[in-house]
Amino acid sequence: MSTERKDFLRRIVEEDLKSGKYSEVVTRFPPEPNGYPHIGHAKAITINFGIARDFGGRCHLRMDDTNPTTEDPVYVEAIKDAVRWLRFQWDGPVRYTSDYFQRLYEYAVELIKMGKAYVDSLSEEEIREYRGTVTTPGKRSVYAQRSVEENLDLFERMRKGEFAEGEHVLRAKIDMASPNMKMRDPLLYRIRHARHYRTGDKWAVYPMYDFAHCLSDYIEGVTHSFCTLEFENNRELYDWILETLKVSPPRPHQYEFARLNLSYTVMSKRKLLELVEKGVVNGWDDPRMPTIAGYRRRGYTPESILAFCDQIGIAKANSLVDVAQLEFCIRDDLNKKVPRVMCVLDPLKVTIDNYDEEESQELEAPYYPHDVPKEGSRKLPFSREIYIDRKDFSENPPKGYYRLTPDQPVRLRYAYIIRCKEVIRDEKGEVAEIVAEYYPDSKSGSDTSGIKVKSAIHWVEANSARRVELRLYDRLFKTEEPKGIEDINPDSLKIVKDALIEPAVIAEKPDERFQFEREGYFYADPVDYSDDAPVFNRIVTLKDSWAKKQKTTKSKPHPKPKTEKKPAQKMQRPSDEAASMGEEEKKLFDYYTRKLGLRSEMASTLARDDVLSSFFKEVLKHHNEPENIAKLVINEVARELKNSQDGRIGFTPAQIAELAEMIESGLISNKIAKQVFEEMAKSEENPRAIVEKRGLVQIADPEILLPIIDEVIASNPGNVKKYKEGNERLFGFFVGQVLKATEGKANPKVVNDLVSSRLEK
RNA sequence: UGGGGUGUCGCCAAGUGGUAAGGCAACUGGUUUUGGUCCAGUCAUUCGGGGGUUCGAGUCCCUCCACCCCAUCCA
Repeated sequence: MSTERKDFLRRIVEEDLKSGKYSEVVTRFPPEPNGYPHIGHAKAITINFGIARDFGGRCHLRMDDTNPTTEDPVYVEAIKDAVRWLRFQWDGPVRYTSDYFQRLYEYAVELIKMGKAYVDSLSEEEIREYRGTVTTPGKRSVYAQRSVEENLDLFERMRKGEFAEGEHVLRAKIDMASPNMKMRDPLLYRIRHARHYRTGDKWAVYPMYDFAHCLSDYIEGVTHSFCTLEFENNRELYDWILETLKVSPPRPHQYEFARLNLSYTVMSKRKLLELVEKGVVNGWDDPRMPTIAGYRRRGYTPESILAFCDQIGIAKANSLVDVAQLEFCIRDDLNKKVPRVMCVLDPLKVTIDNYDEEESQELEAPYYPHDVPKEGSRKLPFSREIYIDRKDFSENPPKGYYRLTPDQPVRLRYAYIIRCKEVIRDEKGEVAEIVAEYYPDSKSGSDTSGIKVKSAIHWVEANSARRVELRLYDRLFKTEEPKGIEDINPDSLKIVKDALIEPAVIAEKPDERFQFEREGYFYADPVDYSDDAPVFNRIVTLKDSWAKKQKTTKSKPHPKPKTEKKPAQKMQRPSDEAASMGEEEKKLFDYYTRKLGLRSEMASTLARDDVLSSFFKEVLKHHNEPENIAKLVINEVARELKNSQDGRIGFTPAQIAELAEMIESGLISNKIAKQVFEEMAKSEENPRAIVEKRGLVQIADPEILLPIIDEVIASNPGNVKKYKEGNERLFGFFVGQVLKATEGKANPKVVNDLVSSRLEK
C-alpha cells in the first residue's frame, strides 16, 4: 500500500507496522455459524481479508461457535462458500473457537486463582436485578465472597455437568458500579447441557463471547481485531481480560467500524429468518434475499460485490447505503463482460406481408457491441413472422416516442427497417397483431434505403424462437428503511412464463449471464434451468432514461419547491451560560469580568473549569496580562489537558507566561506558538529554549519575504488567474504557500499585506 | 438519565490550521442500429447549531442539539 488515501483501519495498521508494534498483520473473520452470511458479512470479509492482503499479512477464518444451541454445520459450509466465492483464501485451516475450549477453560481457572473470577449462584432474574441500570449502580452478589478453593471446586463440577443449567455461572470480578454496563462483573461461562455440533457432549460449560473472543484472537496471534460499532462497549472488557491474565505481548487490539445498512433491505438475522420461515421468499438463496447465496443465485458476480464494498468505504458513522450503488456495480461489471442477445418479454406478432412465406434467411449478429472488446457472433433467423415487444408499438404515441407507430418506421435490430401497415384487433379491441412491410434494401450493414429511423428494437423470429420462463425480480421491500414484513413489496417477483428468446442462447450457450438487449441483465437459474424448460433470473434492469422521462413528465405538475434554508436556531447568549452557573462559579465569573476585564465568553469558560481556572491564576502571577493569558489557557492549555489521559500536562504556568511574552513582543507568531506548545507538552522544555533551538523566530522583513512571495505567485499562474477572476478564497492558498516555504516562520500579517499588494498588480 | 460513539451534497465518503477530493443518484449536451455503454459538462460560498481563538477554522477551544450503542446465562 502506498500513498493513496486509506480508510482509518488501514491507517491504524500502517502505523502499527511502521512503529514496530507488530511485525506482521493478522486479522480474522469470525462469524458465528448460526445463519447464512449476507452482504453485511461481505463487507466484513472484504475488510479483514482485504487489509491482510494489502499489508502482506494473514487472515484467519474462525467460526465463533460458543453457543451450542444456535449453531449448525450447514452454516459453516455456507460461510466457507461465501468467502471462497468472494475469491478470498483464509490462512491455514478453518479455525473454531470450540477448538480452544480447553485452553479457555484453563484461562478461566487462572482468573479464579487470581481472585478475579467467581462462581455466582444467583438466579437469572437476580443477576439482572443486581446489575442495576444505566443510571444506577449495581450491587455485587453475596457469592462473590466465595473462596478460591470453593470457586475452583464449583467450576470444575460445573464443567463435569454436575449442575443444572442456570444453577451457577462464572463471573469476572470487576466493578458492579462501572458506568460501562459490560464491566459489571460480566458472565464468563454458563452451563449448557446441549450437544455442540463439534465437541458433542464433552462440555457442560461454554464460554461467553467476551471471554472467548479476545483470548481466541490472542491464541491465534491476531493483531487487529475488527468488529462492528455495537461492540465498542465491549472493548474495555476485551482489554481487561488480556491485561488481567497478563498474557505476553504482542496482544491483539479491537477496532470498530460501522456495519452496512442497505436501503430497501433488511439485514438482521432475525428478520431474514422470518422471511424464510413465513415463506415470504423461497429460502435463503432466494434471489431477492440480501444473502450472499441470494445474490449469487440472482446472478450477481463476486467482482460486483467486491467493487461495491470498495466503493462504500469504511467509517464509523451509522449509514444507510443506497441500493442503487450496488445496482450500479453489477451493471458496470456485466456491461464489460456478457453477450447481448434478444428476448421478447411480452410478444406481439408482426407479419411482414411483403416477405415471401416460403422464404427465410439468417442474419449475422455480433454478441458484443462495438465498445466491448470481445469477439463472437451468432446467426439470427428471419422470416415473414416475427415477434416484437408490446411496449415497442404505440398507436397513440406520447411525445418523444421513438419506437414503432402507424406513422413511424423502426429498425429491427441487426435486420431490416419495417413500417406498420395495419393493426389487427381481437374481439376485445386490443391490438393482437401487426401487419407490416419491410424495406429489402435496408438490411443492417448494407442499408441503401436512405430511411432514417429513431430507434432499433429487439425482436425474435416466430418459428425458431424458444419459449422461456423469466423471473423478474425487484426490490423486496417498498420502503427505504423497511421495518419488517409489513413493508414487503408485493411486486418483488413477476414471473413471465412465455417470453420468447432467440434460439442461439439455448443452443449455443455462449455464457450463463446475458444482456437481453434493451431489457436488462439475466442469469440462467443454476437450480431450475434446463434446456427443455429454460429459466432466467433478471439480475438488474438496464438504466432506462425513457421510462424515467415518462414518469417525471406524468407525475410532475409542480416543480419541486426549493427547500428554504432553515432559519438560525435560538441564539445562545453567553449570559445564558452564566445563568446555569453555581454560586462559586458565579463569583469567579464576576471577578473575571469586573476586575480583570475579561469578556464574558472567556470568563464563563474559565469559571466553570477548576483546573483551567487555577492554572490561569497561576500564570497571572508570572505575567499579568489577563486577556492574553486567558486566550492561551482556554484554547491551548485546555487542548493539552484534554489530550493527556492522566490529566498531567508537560508545562508549568511560568512557561505559559513566558510564551505569552514572546507572542506579545512579536518574537513569535501565534502559529509558531502552537508548535511550541506541542513541543512543550512533549519535551517539557522551556519555550524560549525551544524557539532558539529550532530557530522559530518570526520573519517580518519584507526583504526576505518578498522574493518568496514572488516565487509562489510565479509558480501558480493558474491560481493567480482564478484569484483575479474573483475567487477570493484563493488568497489563503497564497498565504499558506508562503508560510509553508518559511516553515511557518513568516509573520502572517505581513505576508497578508505583501501578498495582497503583489496580487493587485 | 450514566457511559461509549457519530454528525461534511439526496445517498456513501475524503479531508489532521492554508483552493471543500472521489463514487452513486440527479440534470444538461454529444456519440450510438441497445432511450444501454461511452464522452463532455452541471451539481456544498460551506461542513448539525451558536459563540470563541487565529492573518486564515470542516479541522483548535467552549457550548448546545440530533441520532446510534450498552441493563441476553446471544454474538
